[in-house]
Amino acid sequence: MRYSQYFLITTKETPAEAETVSHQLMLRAGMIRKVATGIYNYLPLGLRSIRKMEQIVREEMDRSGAIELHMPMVVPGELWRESGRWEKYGKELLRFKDRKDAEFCLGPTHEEVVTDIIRNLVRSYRQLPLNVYQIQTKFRDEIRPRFGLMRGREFIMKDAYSFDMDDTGANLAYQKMYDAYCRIFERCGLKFRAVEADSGAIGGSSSHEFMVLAESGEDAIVSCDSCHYAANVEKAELLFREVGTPQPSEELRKVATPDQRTIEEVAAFLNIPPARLVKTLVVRTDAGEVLAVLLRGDRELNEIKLCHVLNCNAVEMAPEEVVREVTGAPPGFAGPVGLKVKILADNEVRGLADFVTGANEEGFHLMGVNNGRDFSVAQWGDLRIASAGDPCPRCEGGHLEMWRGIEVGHVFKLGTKYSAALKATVLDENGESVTPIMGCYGIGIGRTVAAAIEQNHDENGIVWPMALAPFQVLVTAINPNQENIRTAAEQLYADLQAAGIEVLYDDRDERPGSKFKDADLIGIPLRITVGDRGLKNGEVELLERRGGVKTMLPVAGAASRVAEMVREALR
RNA sequence: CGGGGCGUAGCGCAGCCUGGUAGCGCACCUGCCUUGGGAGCAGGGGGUCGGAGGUUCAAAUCCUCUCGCCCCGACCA
Repeated sequence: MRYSQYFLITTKETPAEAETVSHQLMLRAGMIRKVATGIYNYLPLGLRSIRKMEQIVREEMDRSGAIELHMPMVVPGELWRESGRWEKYGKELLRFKDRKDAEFCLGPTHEEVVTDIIRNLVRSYRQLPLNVYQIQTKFRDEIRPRFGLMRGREFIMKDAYSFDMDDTGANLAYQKMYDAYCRIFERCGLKFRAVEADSGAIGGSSSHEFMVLAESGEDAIVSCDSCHYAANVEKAELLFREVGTPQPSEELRKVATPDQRTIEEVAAFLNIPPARLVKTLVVRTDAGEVLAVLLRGDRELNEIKLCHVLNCNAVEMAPEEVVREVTGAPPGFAGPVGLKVKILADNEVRGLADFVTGANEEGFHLMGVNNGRDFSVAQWGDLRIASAGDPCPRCEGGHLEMWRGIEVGHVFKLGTKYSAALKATVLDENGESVTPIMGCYGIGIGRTVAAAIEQNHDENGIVWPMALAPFQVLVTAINPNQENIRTAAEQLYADLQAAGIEVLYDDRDERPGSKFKDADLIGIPLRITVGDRGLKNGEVELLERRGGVKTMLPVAGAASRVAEMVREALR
């Protein structure tokens, strides 16, 4: 591609709308342009990287035995009613009506549609196992889209769905996808980890998330420093180690703590560490039940774990009037002693004695509080968020480290949630109806490309891994108006193309400085500079974007040498 | 949804407080010049100042409403 003929507009200044590096660089490099919140144009350069990603995914999915198809983006509401998700999915599901007033939605995921296909077309166990996938534009009306392609409302996703006759088959399908995902992200040149995850709104029994490690990641993950355990913090289990019931040594007493509401304030006021406090959170479930949760003062509630314990879909912090009603005090002074509602407590609280809690009275806290003597807990459980240094739940002696990551892929075992809801059945070898067991597997295409930039950039721009680079080689003619330079550059361009290399040829009548700045910004892995300096010795200069290594190559063998380097990088 | 901020040329911004014929840098166009890290000179085009209403002789500027965008929060008692 000749740069002068291409549609590539870069900017020197960083657009004000962008916060994260990948977003800024994708805008500046002319890869994307915003149309509306969370909705983007893919400009030619950006589309090339997107297509690269899609192709890698396609190849690895095909290799794993999955079969590509394509489902509609516009989905009848009726199918979503059948699964029950029309009511459950919430505002992320963009709904609308057609001219006949029939309900539709933009598909945020396609379990319903794919299950509909299977129940209509698959009759016999002989047709299974089956794993079908598509690469498609999805729409989720996110609460807060941000970071460019990282969290858009409209985005490109690869979604795959497996159908098996039994658990053994389903587990095998899951493992195949897990392996395929590892190959995909390895081919992209990304540093990533597969972590245990909560299966969330999609449902199902177990799942792994594929996390690209990056400081700017929206997710926190933990991993063990001595074994292979890794999990999303939402999921990370914590061991309960029986420490025996601690003996109270203090009397219960009330202390004035005027205007001291937060853990930090109370701890500072009483001059004790936050870990000596027990916080009492008044929560309300989506079913309307109000209860209290106790946690050590320096810990945080894991709402997902709490939901699992309570068997509900969501919990929220109770609004102030509810807190007042339940505790008799404004927020900031809640405590378990004398509380009217059911009390749940994190396992860790079992080992505490003589702690501090709110007094359920404005301006007062209690000291010397003890479980059993002063109040009783209805239910114990693992309710808190893991933190760095917690013991590993899987091995002896290991401790958890914390990372930040970007979720680029997710694999789920779904069980029969959708196949049962949509009454998909096939006949087994005995002629019995069996509900197939499903799995679903997603990869965020645009998000992976953005994550690759988060992980591969420097102060001058993007440093593409070869596999995702929009072009593999950039040929820069220092001065295309100069006969010998143009001739040599054109020849190199032709030779590289003939060798099957994706090459961008900067033939613009611009000053070298601008061309070099653009080159760094768009981050093509290999840059060949053709100018007088080298040509007088019959050479051109090769610059590797990553590492900045410069090598002089003889003009004659340059194309084949560079072509070989590209192939080497893709191996 | 709550809080904060911003909408002025394609991009980045000033002007607004204190109303008086809309500016700067980059980009773009023409010409000259220049060609190894975003050159220089000269000339030029481009804006219903997000939208609607109001106040005023006069509104980018003041008032009201509205739309859009960005950030934070929606997890702590």
